Amino acid sequence: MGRVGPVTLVEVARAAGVSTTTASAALRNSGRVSARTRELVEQTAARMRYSPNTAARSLRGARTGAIGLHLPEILTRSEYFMSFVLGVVDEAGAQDLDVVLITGRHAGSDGRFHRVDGLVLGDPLATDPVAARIMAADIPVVTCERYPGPGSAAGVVLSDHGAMLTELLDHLLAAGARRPALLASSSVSDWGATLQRAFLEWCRGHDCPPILRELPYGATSEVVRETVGSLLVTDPGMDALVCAPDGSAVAALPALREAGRAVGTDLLLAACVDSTPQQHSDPPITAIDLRPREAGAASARLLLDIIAGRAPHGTEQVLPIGLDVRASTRGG
Amino acid sequence: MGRVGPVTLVEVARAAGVSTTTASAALRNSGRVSARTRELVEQTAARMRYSPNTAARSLRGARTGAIGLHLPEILTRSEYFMSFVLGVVDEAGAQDLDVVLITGRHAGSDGRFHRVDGLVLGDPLATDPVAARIMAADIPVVTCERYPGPGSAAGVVLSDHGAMLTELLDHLLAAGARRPALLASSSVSDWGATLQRAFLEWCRGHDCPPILRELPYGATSEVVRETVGSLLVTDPGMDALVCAPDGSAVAALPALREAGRAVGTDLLLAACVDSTPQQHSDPPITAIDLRPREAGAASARLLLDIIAGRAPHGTEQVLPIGLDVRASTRGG
DNA sequence: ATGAAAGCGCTAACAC
DNA sequence: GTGTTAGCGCTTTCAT
Repeated sequence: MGRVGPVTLVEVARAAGVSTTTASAALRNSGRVSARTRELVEQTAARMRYSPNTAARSLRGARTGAIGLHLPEILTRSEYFMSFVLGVVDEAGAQDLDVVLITGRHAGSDGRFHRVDGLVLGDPLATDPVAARIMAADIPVVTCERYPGPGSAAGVVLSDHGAMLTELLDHLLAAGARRPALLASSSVSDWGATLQRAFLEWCRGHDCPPILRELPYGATSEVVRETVGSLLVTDPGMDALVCAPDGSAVAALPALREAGRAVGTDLLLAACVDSTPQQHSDPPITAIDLRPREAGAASARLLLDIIAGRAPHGTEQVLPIGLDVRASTRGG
Repeated sequence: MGRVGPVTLVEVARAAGVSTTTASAALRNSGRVSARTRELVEQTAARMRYSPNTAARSLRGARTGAIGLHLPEILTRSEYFMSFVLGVVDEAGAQDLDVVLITGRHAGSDGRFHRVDGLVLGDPLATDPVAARIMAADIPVVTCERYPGPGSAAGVVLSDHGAMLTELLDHLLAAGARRPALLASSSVSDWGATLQRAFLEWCRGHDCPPILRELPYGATSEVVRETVGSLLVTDPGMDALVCAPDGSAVAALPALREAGRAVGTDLLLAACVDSTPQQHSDPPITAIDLRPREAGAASARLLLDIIAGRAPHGTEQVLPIGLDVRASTRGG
């Protein structure tokens, strides 16, 4: 006797004394029903605690009501990506869409993604097989930063990291640094590669020999410290250090101290990704603010615009980023 | 002429010269079809790049193929939660399920969650309205740590934080600390409340006046520093500081230094949540390792077991946690 | 402005 | 061992 399972549209319609068609239209504001009817149906639905079955809805339409989100797993320790995720969820939620996390398993062996209407790729790596499958799939994709592999996304959200690094290097120069070094991030991401290019370019334009060390993704703090240590030995003239990998600036700090360098005066230190710990390290570290939450929201918004046909394929959107100058680059 | 949309089961069946039922069974290993037929269908499906429509599947069955995951937004900056998420995704992916991130918007105003078969709640706060709606919903829920509000979850994954804090305090005592203080986390989470209780209990047992300051969730580093500063003024005899909120130990460090305390000798410092920056701060900070990735995986596994009927409702699972002793509690 | 009916792709009864 | 048929709950023509 007792009902089993959730209330269906048919039941609501019956209770309201209208057809399912009318009930459906009323609940979706289809402008088809009279105000009176709509109100009646809405109240009936509310009273019966009706909520639409999304599976049925997406079976009928061609929409799943969800977008996928893939992040390079190796990077997921970072605060940057957590904020990015929140941005995506914010924006998707505002349009009543779910966000499904995509890992290696989800890319069906056939390379199809039935469960989502589109995909967001956060900072895709050239070496990530999941990213490659996603890019090859026949589904709208928005990447945050360009995908460095073959193929192109339906949309791209990016920032001018080259210009920002140049600005940072100019700032260091103004603070007295003549021999900046770059602790670079791997060039398998577009971001990492762009920073390396911009650095080399700047050095060429300022007649200083480029001091650059590339760290692989996921390098531990130990590796960072060792690398910084060796940098101090091979290039003792270095008077500024720009750290690209998230967390590497904080990790570099003790190594610089041990070598007897006074950070902020004797040696300037800056980071290419901001994070809470480096705002409160001693001294606080100057950093580029990538605005990850905004980037996540913008990526989701662009994807949804493309899916809905409000934005054309191939759209590229540039997001402003900022530079937070702190004590670590005050200068002597 | 050209096909539109993805290949359907009907098409595969037709191409293979069998009925849709047989095709369906063959692709799901239902043990109904002959090995020969199954192979035929599988190859046909693969050739046609068929992949099942999950919307249709969940409409027919009563499964959505996804679980929801809700985290207290205020905490999402922390590395702990990022790891927790990865644990959940790992485990769900292993069982071919999607993970949908649940925010305020998703809890349909009616309190139903059609899009998921169950929900994981990471460290639910008594004050979180979304958590409350989830707990009230008619759907299996597993919480990581107990839900401090009314109602009870179908399953709980937890650790013995009280015992671990006691162990930590004993360690501090052995290292010479006689007057430990607790920078407590808000008691709106079960974890935060448990730590406060255990601390007070320990103090009572060791005849020392409890020095305790509670920080609200999401307290900024500035607030942490101010609180530590005031603690040093009001309780100058304090010789050890245990910091509960994620990130607060690192933030406390400069405040302690400014006050002229030598961390690791003069004053011992420890954290209740581990994170990368504090492993490499100067000095490295002793911390409780909550094993968040394991906790996430265990939560998802328990949820799936409950949904599948492999585990009874009301199951509680205790997860071991660890203590990583570092230089900050070496002692004088 | 409203209703009847078809059908999205799949799986579970029920035949044979 | 395999095929036929009836829906899952919804949206969408097409009538009225």
